[in-house]
Amino acid sequence: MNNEMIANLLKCIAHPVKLDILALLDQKAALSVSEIQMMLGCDCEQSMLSHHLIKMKDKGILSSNKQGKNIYYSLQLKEIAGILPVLQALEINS
Amino acid sequence: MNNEMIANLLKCIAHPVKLDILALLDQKAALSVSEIQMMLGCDCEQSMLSHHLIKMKDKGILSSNKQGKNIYYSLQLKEIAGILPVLQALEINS
DNA sequence: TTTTCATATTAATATTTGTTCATATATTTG
DNA sequence: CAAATATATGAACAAATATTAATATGAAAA
Repeated sequence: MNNEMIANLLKCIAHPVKLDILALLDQKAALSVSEIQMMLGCDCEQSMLSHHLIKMKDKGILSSNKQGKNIYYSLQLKEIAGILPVLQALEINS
Repeated sequence: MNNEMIANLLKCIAHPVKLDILALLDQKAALSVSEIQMMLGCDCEQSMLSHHLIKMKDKGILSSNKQGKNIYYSLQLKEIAGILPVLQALEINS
């Protein structure tokens, strides 16, 4: 991955709800949209959530799998979760 | 750092030139604007580069130090460079 | 003390992104 | 089949961001 590709990935996940979703899917293997919505504490509309998920799927970060009424999303690009602990540990002192 | 702060940081660095700058400053302790510009291979205008640097400084990612005509920038939030190798190692297979 | 050099600032504009809302589709249930 | 459920889609708009160009500042050199 060159810096242009990395920049596109980072743009895609640089959103608080999307980061929440990544953290959830890093723990759980697969979750349906409504499960994710409940876990997010309902601070995200259905349609908004769907947009977020689809964008991340388009970039290859997530994958999805339909099962009856539900669609289960998983973390496809698993290694990307590796940046989360690094970022969480940062301290800004300015 | 919570996900909202992380999202802001990521938004700030999610740009190919800014990622280049971070990689340079992760190697070199301090570089002047014109040194950075040369190292970038001149694919970045002076004013554009200045904008990039100042935005990253505003977020606490970089710091600057004036010396005569030059301004030397350094990586202030050093730990953020930790995400670069993780990202570079990613492979998209979609 | 004018000119040059390094960098910042500002304003204008184009582009992208985030969000909302309304509606569509597909699946299951009664 | 009609209703309910789960999710996607698309349009519209506001807001944020990127980019460019022109000009300003401040330090050093001539």
